[in-house]
Amino acid sequence: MLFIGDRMGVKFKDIVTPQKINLKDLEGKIIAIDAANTLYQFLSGIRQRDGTPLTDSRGNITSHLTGLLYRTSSIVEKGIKPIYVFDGKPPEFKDTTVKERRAVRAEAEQKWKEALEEGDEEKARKFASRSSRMSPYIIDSAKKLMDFMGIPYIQSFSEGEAQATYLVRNNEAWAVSSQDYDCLLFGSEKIVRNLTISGKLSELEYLDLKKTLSQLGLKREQLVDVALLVGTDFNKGVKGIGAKRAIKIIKSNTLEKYMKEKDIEFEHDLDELRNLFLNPEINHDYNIKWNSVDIEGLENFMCNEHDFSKDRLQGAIKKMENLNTKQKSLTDWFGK
DNA sequence: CCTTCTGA
DNA sequence: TCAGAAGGG
Repeated sequence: MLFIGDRMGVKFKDIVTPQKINLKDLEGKIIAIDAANTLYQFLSGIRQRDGTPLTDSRGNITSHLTGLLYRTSSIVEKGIKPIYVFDGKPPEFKDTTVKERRAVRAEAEQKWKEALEEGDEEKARKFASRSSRMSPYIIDSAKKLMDFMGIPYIQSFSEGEAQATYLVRNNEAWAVSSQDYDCLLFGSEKIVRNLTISGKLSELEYLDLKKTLSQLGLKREQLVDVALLVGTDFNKGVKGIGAKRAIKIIKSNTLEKYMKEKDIEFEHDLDELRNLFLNPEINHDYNIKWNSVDIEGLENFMCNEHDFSKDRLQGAIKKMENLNTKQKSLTDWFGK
């Protein structure tokens, strides 16, 4: 089973200098969205005050559907064309991290229950959010929703961010949207963070790979080595070394030499680790097409199966129609 | 998280 | 009219 909380991404916050942008700057642009990242945000964030996620009357979690429906329709209304990119299988050797984080989740679940018994809602919500987990149901229902909404999605072979990056490098998307900085390692020229509608707390950010590399004075291959020292989803990194120290090391030495000098060993072969970022497995069998909303199917899925309100759904559908008509008139004008 | 309601 | 609270499923 795949758990999305298992990816936290490389800790590059201290060394990147993102640029504040507006939603308007993304108008007309195709954005490849890291689905796992997005789903995790919704699962952990869309909860009641005691931490309980939203569910339908049969007990299925619906937090992710709520988030996906409203955010997707809103960004479409703003003229942004989303493509969701889902994770494939994590590499075998990611297993240790998976096990560790499973333990963290179990503990969070326990503390959530305790907080509920104590009547501490704030604490309950905090630990509930930390206990969020992915399941085949979450992924499948998210994909179903995208089908009904007419939004394209791609199934990756490996990391979603690697596949999303491929779309950018292949000029099929303008940028990757993810909260993680890993797409820098995969080589996405453009990265968008905090792609939300009511993003007041965390403002929309733009990160340019070329600019970032030249600011840091590194090549991408070196940035990957920096990441391996700091720690990634695939290796622990070296204790006591953060991004800034790692950059100094990589600028004055090769990673091989440094590791030999300091007698450092990674859990896995160095080149194998590097290749996860520099040569990820890409799925080439996909097609990207925005379809009109299947209103009947969407209503049945969301309202009948998952208890969403018809009125609210209509609102979301209307936002989607907005772009469809704009798109149509454009193709009508130029396309013939 | 996003939308809707609320009351100054 | 609008910021902040409440509700959503």
